[in-house]
Amino acid sequence: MLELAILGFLHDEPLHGYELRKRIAALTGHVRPIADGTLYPAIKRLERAGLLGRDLQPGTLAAPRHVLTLSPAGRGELLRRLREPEELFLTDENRWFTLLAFLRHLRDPAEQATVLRRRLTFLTQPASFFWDGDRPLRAADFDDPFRQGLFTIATATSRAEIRWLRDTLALLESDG
Amino acid sequence: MLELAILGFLHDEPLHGYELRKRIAALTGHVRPIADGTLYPAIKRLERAGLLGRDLQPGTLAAPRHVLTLSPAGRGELLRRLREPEELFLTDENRWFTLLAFLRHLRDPAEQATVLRRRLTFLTQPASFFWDGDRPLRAADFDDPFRQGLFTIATATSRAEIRWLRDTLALLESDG
DNA sequence: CCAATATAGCTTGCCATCGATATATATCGA
DNA sequence: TCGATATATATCGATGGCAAGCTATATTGG
Repeated sequence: MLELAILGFLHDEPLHGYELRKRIAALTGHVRPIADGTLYPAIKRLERAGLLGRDLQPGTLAAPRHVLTLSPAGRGELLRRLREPEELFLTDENRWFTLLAFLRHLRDPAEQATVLRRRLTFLTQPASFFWDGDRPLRAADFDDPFRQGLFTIATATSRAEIRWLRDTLALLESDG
Repeated sequence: MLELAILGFLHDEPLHGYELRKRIAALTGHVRPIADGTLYPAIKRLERAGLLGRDLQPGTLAAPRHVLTLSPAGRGELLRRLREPEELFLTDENRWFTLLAFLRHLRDPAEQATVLRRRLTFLTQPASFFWDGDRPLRAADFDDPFRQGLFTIATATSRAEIRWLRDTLALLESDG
């Protein structure tokens, strides 16, 4: 998730670590903050893998900046991760939202549509929590108000997203 | 998250690991599967901390079962975690949903309401991603359809949950 | 009778993340 | 001038999660 965000932000423009830190905080930090001790090792990891380049810049404001650039291999890796996301990126909301934030980088509408279709398949497939064997559960089937809420919220959420997915898929198909 | 789920399920009744594994899978496995290599060490951890007891039962179907029981200390710890959840449990959906699934164990409506109010505060507080400095963003402010979607879905989701939170808070307050 | 599957539990090695801590520089207000 | 804050990067130890593999037994279907 973090690596995807790093690659995704750097696809737009080179950034130094501190700026990257702020952008990531603005994107997902509200929900799940990223510690410094997570970000910098992640940058090193991507750098060692040849996905990032680094240029030293004398500090304009404070300590010297390390400007990070996405290498061609990095761009390829980003597109690969967007095109063929692992299952977790389709089921876990945090990861899925991160992916969605950068899906525009995948220029081909057909490829974008393929990813959205996989998410749609996941969302329209029944969640085990909401089934009692073969019988679909309703909010009234839960005796406590909190599980009722869980159900109500999950249903509303998934309905809103399914609607958006269908609309957007129609749009992408009419484009391509 | 996993530890909360273990303690939460065992509050209802003693269970052996395999059954626990299935219940957790039914609750959150759809979105985020739990590996065996994660569950069993977590059980040991809680056991070592004195939160769980263990009784050997000759296998009724296969290998002998280790029936796990919530100790008084374990019950205390569960209630503490429900009553005073860490920030991450209020912001991260996965964790929040897990917490919600067991919030009924906190018997006092006033305490339950306090937790819901903290979530409401988080949800009604503006997310940095959706603000440009002081200006709130609208879906039309995003140029690509995927970030538009992100915004649309997040808004719909949060609206549905806020409505439920307000309704349920009213209910809890009228009860207590 | 044999293979597959379900039940049942556990370990090991690897890797990612977190919290704490360290180091420096520039700016701004008291 | 001193402390606070913002900018900027990095390391380290502990923890926790994951994939893979291991060991059993009982049932079911071919």
